[in-house]
Amino acid sequence: MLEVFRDYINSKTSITDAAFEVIKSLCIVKKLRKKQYLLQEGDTWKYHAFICKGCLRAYRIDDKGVEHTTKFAIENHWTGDRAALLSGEPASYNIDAIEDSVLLLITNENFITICKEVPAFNEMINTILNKSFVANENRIHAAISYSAEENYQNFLRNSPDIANRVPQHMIASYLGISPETLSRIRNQAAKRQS
Amino acid sequence: MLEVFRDYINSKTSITDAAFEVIKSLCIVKKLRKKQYLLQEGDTWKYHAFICKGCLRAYRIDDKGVEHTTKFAIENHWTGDRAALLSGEPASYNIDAIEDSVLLLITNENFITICKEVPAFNEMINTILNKSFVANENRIHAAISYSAEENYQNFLRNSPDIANRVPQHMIASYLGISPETLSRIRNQAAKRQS
DNA sequence: CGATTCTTTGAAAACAGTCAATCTGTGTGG
DNA sequence: CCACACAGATTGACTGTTTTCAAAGAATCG
Repeated sequence: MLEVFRDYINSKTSITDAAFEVIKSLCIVKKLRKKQYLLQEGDTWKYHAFICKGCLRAYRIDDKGVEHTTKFAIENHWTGDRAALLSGEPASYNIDAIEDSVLLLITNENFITICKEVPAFNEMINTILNKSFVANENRIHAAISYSAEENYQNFLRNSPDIANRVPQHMIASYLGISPETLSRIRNQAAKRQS
Repeated sequence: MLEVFRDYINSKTSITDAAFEVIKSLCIVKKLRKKQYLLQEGDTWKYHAFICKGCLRAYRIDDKGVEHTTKFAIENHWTGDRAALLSGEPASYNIDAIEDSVLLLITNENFITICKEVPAFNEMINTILNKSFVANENRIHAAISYSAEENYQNFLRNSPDIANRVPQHMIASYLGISPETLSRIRNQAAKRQS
């Protein structure tokens, strides 16, 4: 599975074989079966996790026991609990596998080492962080500005790769609406279509 | 106003006087009167903006002409349109002053220069970026998980310094609800109190 | 003071949530 | 391989919340 990571890096920047060997030596391969946890609320979390294969979701559970999905992640994306990683505090997110998945884990320490030793990697990570930052700003804007239906349509348009492999009630949770409401939105949209 | 920036930096890290002189020489002081724009949708945006004094808001305008506030910023915070800065594309945000304000602008080029020449500054900025990232994740979580009232109470609790100096209809816009709804929420909360 | 902007209030309509029942598809164990 | 169990999706009836529009009251600023 390491070649997926290599391809990913190559698509963003260029590093030497030697540099990749260093990176490779610090990667932990982690396989997850569907429904297995990568991280549970309360655990400590020390990794950067790159997804070679599969699909995961991150969510939090409120007082009433309801799950709120904050993030989906598929091949060639990163996941984890950044707040917990930076602060050292127990995680507030749960992350589990929606499909059988293969990840690469890199401890934060090793990650920092790589960034120091491989400037191109560091740059790449910086660019990713900035882009994710902007993506989050857009998501905030969407959440406060658009109707449930608009948000759903935008999600379908912008993330068809995710929308197609994730159960509907998780999409509802990601959009901040109830599964019933999402079902009705779809129903009405289909009616209008015909 | 540069001493505000110096104090800010000192509170986060430590840099030499010489380093600060370099930084200082690259800062543009910008004063804004209340209601004046720092940035309008469609403009190009090339700066990192640090607020020495005052209060600004960033917002976008939808098809119906409604403003959606995505961010407030006061003394010792940064503002700008990161997406436009990184991509070079025209800005999609408007940023204007809610109070008479004084900012320091640093062009992205100069900013990068500073980061290279003053490692402590670079580290500081990195930490800020990471913390803002986490703050944005929390805001996303709040938006999809909590009721309008809960979000309002949390906003009051977490940002009293902002809540006290910003008109109510902008808070409503920041929370993604109508001004009337916010007024009613406040009203009901007050009733419960007595 | 007058003008503008901001907030509040009311009533109706649109929207979303809840609860419970039914329907559908999938997969697993017998 | 079938039947059954289970998770997920849909539907209906009802309740509660939020928006919209319009109008009236405060507050603020020049």
